[in-house]
Amino acid sequence: MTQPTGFGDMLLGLSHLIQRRHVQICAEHDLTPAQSQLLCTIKDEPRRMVDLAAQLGMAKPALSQLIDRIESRGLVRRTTDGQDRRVVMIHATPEGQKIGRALYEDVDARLPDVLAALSSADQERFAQLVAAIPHVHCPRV
Amino acid sequence: MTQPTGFGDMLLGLSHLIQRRHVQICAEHDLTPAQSQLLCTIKDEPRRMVDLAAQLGMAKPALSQLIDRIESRGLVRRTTDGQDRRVVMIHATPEGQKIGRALYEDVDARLPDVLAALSSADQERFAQLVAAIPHVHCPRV
DNA sequence: TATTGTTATACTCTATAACTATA
DNA sequence: TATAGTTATAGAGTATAACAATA
Repeated sequence: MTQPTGFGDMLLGLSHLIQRRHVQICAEHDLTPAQSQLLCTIKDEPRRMVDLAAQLGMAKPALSQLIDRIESRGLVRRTTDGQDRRVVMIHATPEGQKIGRALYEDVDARLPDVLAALSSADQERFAQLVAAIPHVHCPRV
Repeated sequence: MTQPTGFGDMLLGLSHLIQRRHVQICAEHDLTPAQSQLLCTIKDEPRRMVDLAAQLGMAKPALSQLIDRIESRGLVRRTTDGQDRRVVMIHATPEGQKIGRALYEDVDARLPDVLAALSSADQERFAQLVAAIPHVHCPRV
């Protein structure tokens, strides 16, 4: 028991802060968080469905439908350019690419607002601690 | 720019780690995160719909339906014991109370698992930094 | 008229099972 | 037979608008 009582709660609270801020920023770009993560993931290079599903941590049918919705808005395109004709590649359209890149930068710049109350030094300490947690980078955008 | 590039991403990654762990723990108690938060909030004392909605950060209709679902499982009860007959109080049933308390303790004990890779000293530092962020406590469970 | 809560409706997200097409 | 992806179906969560009851 190194943590004070209520630490689990505090972590949940922190997570909600981050999520709410993310929803806000995504909404300004007219996207949901799920759509935003998809778009950010493929903004620079296309991916296969299977790989995307693994990276985003969702089942294939869920991804298929997420792509249906965002494809119908013209931000994403399905192609089958591989030699394996079972494979579907997901590309960002030019507009999707533009939105994805702008959103990515915006999130990176403004999500840390949730830490605004901490001093610069504390924010830096926080960043270093978070960076030391495994899997904070990989599984999503 | 005190943070390294990608810090927004890292915060998102951290949030997802926490969320996934929360989903796991809640699932072991046969609840979704939303149901779990509702139950934890009213586990010790009843609340009015309006106050619950504000505390959980959701609109009244959404809360109404969340309560419909969890009430149909017998974990929650609506009463109108106030002098203001418009007000509906949400209570945990004895079973709901039992589950809510067990879940709360479980979350508090096991959610910090996501930080397992950090040293004890670093976990403590992390906890202190998080505790210094305003609104980490209040808005939810 | 303002407040409390519900109903109606619709959309996103996600899961599982069954399916098609290709390898 | 195994893999990639889709379709079908269902349920949770949430939002807005319209409504009913009470103050």
